[in-house]
Amino acid sequence: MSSSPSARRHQRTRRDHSTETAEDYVEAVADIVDEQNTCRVVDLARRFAVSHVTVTKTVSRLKTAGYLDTEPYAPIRLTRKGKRVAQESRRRHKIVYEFLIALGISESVAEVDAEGMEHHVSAETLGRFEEFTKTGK
Amino acid sequence: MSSSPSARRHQRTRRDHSTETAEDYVEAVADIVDEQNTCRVVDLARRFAVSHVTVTKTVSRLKTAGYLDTEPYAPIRLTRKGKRVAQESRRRHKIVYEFLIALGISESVAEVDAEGMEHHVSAETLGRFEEFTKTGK
DNA sequence: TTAAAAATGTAGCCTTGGCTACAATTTGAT
DNA sequence: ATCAAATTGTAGCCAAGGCTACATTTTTAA
Repeated sequence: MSSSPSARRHQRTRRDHSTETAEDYVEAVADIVDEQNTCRVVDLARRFAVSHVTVTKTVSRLKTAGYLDTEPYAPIRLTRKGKRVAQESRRRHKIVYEFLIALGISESVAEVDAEGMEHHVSAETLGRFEEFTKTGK
Repeated sequence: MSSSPSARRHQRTRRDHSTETAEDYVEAVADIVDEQNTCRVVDLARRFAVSHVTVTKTVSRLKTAGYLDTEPYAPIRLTRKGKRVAQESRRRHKIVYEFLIALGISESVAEVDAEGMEHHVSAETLGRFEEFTKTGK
């Protein structure tokens, strides 16, 4: 089943979307643990501005998928896999953010745009972003 | 109900997602009409590599939302609103694509990345991308 | 220590965006 | 003109990611 280039592009975009939530969550858990030592459902609900129910459901899915560990009424911890993904995710986020800053984008806008862009930037582009940030060209 | 900066970021990301489909569809319809004069359900199904059923459902939603016009077994047309959004969407796509090319990214990768990024780039960043493409710095 | 507040869990609902299977319509070729 | 192929529609299923309402458990303060 060969598909057209445009079809393949869209397949990639859909694949990206399916991993976005996992990446956003493990990144947030890592951040929150750094900030305040433990991460709870409420913390994620605040961070993402969604209800605690949405967080609970997502967390349980990500637990099944092997990114997180939880027991009832206990804090959320990252598994090895979760830590690995969080690290990689933060790395990408940082590269995109710093690239935008190097380009001259304001900090607040760079934060928002990096959030949206980080899941859609290929390795090639990411490498180029890094180089630009370092060398200014 | 004030929310934290990070919550606001994520709210924006969710808002982006909800308009992505509309933008992708109207852009595709515009492209296909340009290429072959009429756009049908099958054409979109091929383009997005999804079943015709998925397309039919989405088209009907976008009709309700005022982007498209359709009658049973007839081609899909853009409304005024649809044309406006398509034009704006293509403009953003082009700016992002050409920026990536100007950065030195390969054409095939630039195509994929532009597809993913175009919905997540603010006006400020878009303007900066344009400038960079034009002036090379 | 015990009652209120905070956090978490559960049930059940909605929309979006996927799908298969099957029915109906339109188009094209003989 | 008719039959096959292509296209479109419809029914019904699924998962993800939202929600409210209510139940349960933990934490905190009086």
